[in-house]
Amino acid sequence: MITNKNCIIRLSRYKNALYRLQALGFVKVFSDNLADAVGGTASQVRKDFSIFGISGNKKGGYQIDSLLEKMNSILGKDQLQKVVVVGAGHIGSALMRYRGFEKEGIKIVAGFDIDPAKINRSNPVPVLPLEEAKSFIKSNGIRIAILAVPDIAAQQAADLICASGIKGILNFAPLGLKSGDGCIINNVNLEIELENLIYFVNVTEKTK
Amino acid sequence: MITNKNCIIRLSRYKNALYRLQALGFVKVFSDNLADAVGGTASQVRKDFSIFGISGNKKGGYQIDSLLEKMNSILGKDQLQKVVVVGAGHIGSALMRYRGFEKEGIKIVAGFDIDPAKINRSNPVPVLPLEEAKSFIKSNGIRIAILAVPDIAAQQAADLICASGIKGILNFAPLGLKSGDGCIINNVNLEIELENLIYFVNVTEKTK
DNA sequence: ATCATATTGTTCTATTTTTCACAATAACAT
DNA sequence: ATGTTATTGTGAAAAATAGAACAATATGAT
Ligand SMILES: NC(=O)c1ccc[n+]([C@@H]2O[C@H](COP(=O)([O-])OP(=O)(O)OC[C@H]3O[C@@H](n4cnc5c(N)ncnc54)[C@H](O)[C@@H]3O)[C@@H](O)[C@H]2O)c1
Ligand SMILES: NC(=O)c1ccc[n+]([C@@H]2O[C@H](COP(=O)([O-])OP(=O)(O)OC[C@H]3O[C@@H](n4cnc5c(N)ncnc54)[C@H](O)[C@@H]3O)[C@@H](O)[C@H]2O)c1
Repeated sequence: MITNKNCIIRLSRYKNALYRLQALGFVKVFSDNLADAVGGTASQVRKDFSIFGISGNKKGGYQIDSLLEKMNSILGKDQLQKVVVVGAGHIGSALMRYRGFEKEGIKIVAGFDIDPAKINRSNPVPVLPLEEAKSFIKSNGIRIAILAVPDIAAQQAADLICASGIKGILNFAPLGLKSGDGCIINNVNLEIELENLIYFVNVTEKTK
Repeated sequence: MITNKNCIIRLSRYKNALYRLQALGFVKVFSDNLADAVGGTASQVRKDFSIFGISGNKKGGYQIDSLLEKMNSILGKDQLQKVVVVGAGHIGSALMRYRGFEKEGIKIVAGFDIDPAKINRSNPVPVLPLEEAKSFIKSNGIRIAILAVPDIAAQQAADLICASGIKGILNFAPLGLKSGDGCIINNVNLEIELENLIYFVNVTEKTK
């Protein structure tokens, strides 16, 4: 099993680059083309492919469509991924309105909120009361949730959805959540992203 | 110079954990407390501290306030960081309304957009026409920008703000931007974050 | 048919990052 | 004062990741 997160991220990048190349009319690609496209080395491209059991043709490179097929299968994109959003506030509703996930085979199917004013069953992505989350998640077999509730409510909300069958949470609250029974939590911490950027801007400024 | 991004991210996490511990009334902390708080190892905490030249007291642990002082200085938090948002759409305006950055010493001072309908000079965070971006950035000495324009406009907008003096960009458009003259670009790619989460949920599901 | 060439796939090497281990030592107890 | 203990700080070991090198080989040229 591959546990290297960066490796999976690179796989997503390769896939996106391949779609762009395909759209430009390319049919095959070489490891160094792909390396250029994602800003890596040809060695690493081939190494990654080897890890995933993806093979090409000596001297002939890789067929883009077959590459994409394999990558999509590895990334679980051969079936539509249904996702729910918990917390239909600023971030939550920006995500629910965003159309860009669909072209990636990711569909936000519902939002949940405790605030009655946020409920709207006739939205393109309906926003439902939090009490309905458990049954909705269970009956639709949802495994992935985006958590966008205020910090103070995040742990409780995480516990609820884990108990409802959610297996992976993308958490926007800037704190570390504890996860029970095998639910994976990935954090998007924008404060930390900005701090990080500021740090590197400062140090490159100083050393110059 | 420390170039290890994860190390800086951990530093942010330590800092956040320390604020929480401080709020709970703690005055000093040991490496293993901090490790627990951020989900790491005591060894790594001490190693990180050693890398940054942070020292504590044998048997006495670390004074929280002095730790915070040093970390804030390393992370450039001893002065208010002014940030602009380019693209006042869904994501951009969610960020501009978010109050959470301020307690981190990060202040979004303006947004910029090409759509006249988005312009609003009397907002708490004013949204100004893109044409004013260059002079605003220059005259206010802004170094950090958040880029939240549609994918197709992202490279052009990045070029513009780099040329205006921006040194670091937090980019939300799901594509790799080229950066000229020493401008650092960090990407927040939510599609990839979700794909990654889905991958790990799938593999843990399978191996179970 | 043979040769030269380009490109993969993998092994070997280097680098980076994390973890381990323990000497040094400050605080506390007796 | 002396001894005991807890905890740091760091150098060495291990693990993980990335990169370089090159043998294997398919392709196309002659
Ligand atoms: N908005 C941003 O730009 C931004 C940036 C970084 C981090 N965040 C983080 O993202 C999270 C959401 O931020 P936001 O700005 O969207 O907040 P928000 O206040 O706009 O929205 C939160 C929503 O969650 C709902 N809610 C509260 N408790 C709930 C619960 N237990 N279950 C379901 N819904 C619940 C609220 O009714 C509200 O609609 C916060 O943790 C915040 O720190 C936001
Ligand atoms: N909304 C989301 O949840 C989400 C999720 C993932 C990624 N993204 C990415 O974030 C970016 C913004 O998404 P969004 O949903 O906020 O889009 P949006 O269409 O709501 O907003 C984009 C804004 O940028 C403005 N704009 C266009 N060209 C500009 C230019 N050259 N300079 C300044 N402003 C300009 C538009 O007028 C608009 O107000 C996109 O790249 C998108 O792919 C968004």
